[in-house]
Amino acid sequence: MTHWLCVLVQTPAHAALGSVLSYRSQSLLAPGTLVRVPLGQRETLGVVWDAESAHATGEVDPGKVRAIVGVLEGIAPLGKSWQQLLTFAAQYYQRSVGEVALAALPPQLRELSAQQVQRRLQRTKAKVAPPESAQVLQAPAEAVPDLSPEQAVVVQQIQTQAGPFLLFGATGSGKTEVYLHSVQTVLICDPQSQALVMVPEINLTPQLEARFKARFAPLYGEDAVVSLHSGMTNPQRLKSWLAAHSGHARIVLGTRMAVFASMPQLRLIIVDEEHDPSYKSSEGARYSARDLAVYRGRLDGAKVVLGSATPSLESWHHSRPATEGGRYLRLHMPSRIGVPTAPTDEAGPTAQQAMRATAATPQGLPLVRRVDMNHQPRNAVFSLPLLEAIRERIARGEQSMVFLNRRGYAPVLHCSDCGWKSECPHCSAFRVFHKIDRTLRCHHCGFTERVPRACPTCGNPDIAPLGRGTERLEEHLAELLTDTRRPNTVSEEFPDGEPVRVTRIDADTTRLKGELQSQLAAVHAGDVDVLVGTQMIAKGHDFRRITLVAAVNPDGALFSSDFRAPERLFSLLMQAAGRAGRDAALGERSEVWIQTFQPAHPLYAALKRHDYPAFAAAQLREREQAGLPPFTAQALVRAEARAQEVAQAFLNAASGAARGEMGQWGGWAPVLDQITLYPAVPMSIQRVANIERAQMLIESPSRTALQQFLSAWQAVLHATRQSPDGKGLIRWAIDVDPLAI
DNA sequence: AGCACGCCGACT
DNA sequence: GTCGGCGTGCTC
Repeated sequence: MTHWLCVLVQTPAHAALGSVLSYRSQSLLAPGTLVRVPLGQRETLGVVWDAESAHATGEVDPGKVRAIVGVLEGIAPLGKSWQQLLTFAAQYYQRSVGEVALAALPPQLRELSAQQVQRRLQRTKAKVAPPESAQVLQAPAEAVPDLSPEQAVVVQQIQTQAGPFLLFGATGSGKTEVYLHSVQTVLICDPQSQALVMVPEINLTPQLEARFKARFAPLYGEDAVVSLHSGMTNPQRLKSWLAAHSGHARIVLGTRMAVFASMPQLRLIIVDEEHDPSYKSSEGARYSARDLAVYRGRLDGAKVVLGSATPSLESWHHSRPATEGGRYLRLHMPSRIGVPTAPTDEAGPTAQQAMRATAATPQGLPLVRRVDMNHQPRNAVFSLPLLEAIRERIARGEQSMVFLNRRGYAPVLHCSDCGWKSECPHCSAFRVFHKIDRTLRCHHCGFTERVPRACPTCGNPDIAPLGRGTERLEEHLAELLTDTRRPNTVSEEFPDGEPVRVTRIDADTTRLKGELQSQLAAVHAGDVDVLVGTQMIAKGHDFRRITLVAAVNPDGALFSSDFRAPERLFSLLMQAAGRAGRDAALGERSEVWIQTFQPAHPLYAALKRHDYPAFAAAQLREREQAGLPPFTAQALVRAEARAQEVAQAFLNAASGAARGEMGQWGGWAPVLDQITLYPAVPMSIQRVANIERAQMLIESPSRTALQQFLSAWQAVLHATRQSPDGKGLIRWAIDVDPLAI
């Protein structure tokens, strides 16, 4: 007998075609079943979503409905909760379910025919079967360290309470050990259960994987821990995905995409460095993997732990006491591991003490020093005291880390005669001077040219770099340290001691795969005295011998128009501070140096005290007064066209229709009353690759009202696109809960 | 998004 | 004479 099915396929959000299509099938297939379906001239992957629904029987011309090609045998249908997660994500982030669901599946599943998938499954099954017997419970290879009293309290809280949890733990307080213990507890309780552990960046997965494998491979087999991130090859990703979907993999480690991994027995989700902006996707469906993790936890009945030393203000706000409306349980670990805790009358901290959010005297945390650049020679890049401090480290055989948030040699080239600047011809941005290959590169569209010998407009040969990036900083620092010598290394070549070794790590020096790992290894091995780099070096990596961290010029974020800039700066500096003196023995004399023209700024004052709660409280007060998130809900519509006016006209027309047309719809007045539509404005970088970009902010005190409005407004946007106001528009997209405005 | 069809410039 | 540029239009 013939059945009618609703099947999800991948169609872009703005295509006229919906993403739920009707097909015929000889057998009745369960929702979640993966199928191959014909679509126009091609064959594509589909997910059965529903059987015999209104869509399958109504409105569509029955003559057009085609039969499915086949079922992907051997792959169990995707579970109910996975379907719910994707339905929610699509609805919340204003995309079609098909787009979100198909994008959440491994790419190779989309490309491979039913037979090819079949063969792939046979092969992995053959490989997986033998080690089954080898799955003997051995003693863990890695000795499981004893938990500190703080860690023990937190682990116990996670075990006994429902969550979601916000684990607020200082860098070096041993959050990873808490994760390992919590995962272990979950895996032991139920032989089927699975855990998902997310990190913000691909760079951080290798060390995490090593740590989890060392702990769990001896217990559950080598295949029990799999990774899922975009740095993997497609076959690897398919393999990991299948392992998670089949339940064979007990632990999945990954980046934001892993939040969509099919894990039928998911019982625990950990989001490490939950404040990190990388959890928010910035293309396609702009989802927040952190927020979806919390939602998913509720769907699957899995516990959720968000961890950070500097939580996002959203999460911090959610973790206020339940009596004030908080929804997360805040767990606090203020002390560094291996640092003797302050003497207490009690044997150890009580639950109340561990959960207390007020900052205690920082135990073993580095000293933060502010250098007032107003009292330094004008245009000095390195203040004299900072340079002296770096020299001291070198003399002691310790390492220093200097970071600057800007790649390249100089952010712009400038002709002092005619005022020419190295603008990108395709973008409204300057091209960055990279001295190493003598190029001008646009960091937005990638347009690269050789540096001109003379000013392209007036011929003046004297064009000069303006400002500085990591490349120039490295060069400058090497010059300043030419006369400094490393101690105890008198060699024949250098009778007075070896020269100082300055190295740079940023996106330019780590372009090639494996390059970052080898450069980090060189730092660990002690082959580097001073490390210069971008944010990349501030994140996650354990540098044991670094005892000085310096931010050369962090002031920019204090006066940024982006209201989240201070939050990002604080977390970056705290993380950077966390790099210093991770080795407890060196912790005492570790220092963080901040060169600033605003030494009295409250942000730096809070940083000096390592006092995130005070900083967060001040920021939240400001946000509340200004009516900003998390006290209001925001969404952004972005439009692209060849001309700025076209993009803006489209947005303003859709906005006008919301006020006019939608106002006539019955019952919509109360929703519209809660919505503020701002006028369309050019985006901060107005033109990229010759495409003009505009955006419009939408605000509401109510998340629900915003959701309702956006869902209904989609139709208006589609209609506007078809109308004369949409002529010339290239594309538009909605970004719910945008990170930058 | 793919992938067709469709109508105009330089090449084996 | 064909190969191929990317401009519209459709896909259950």
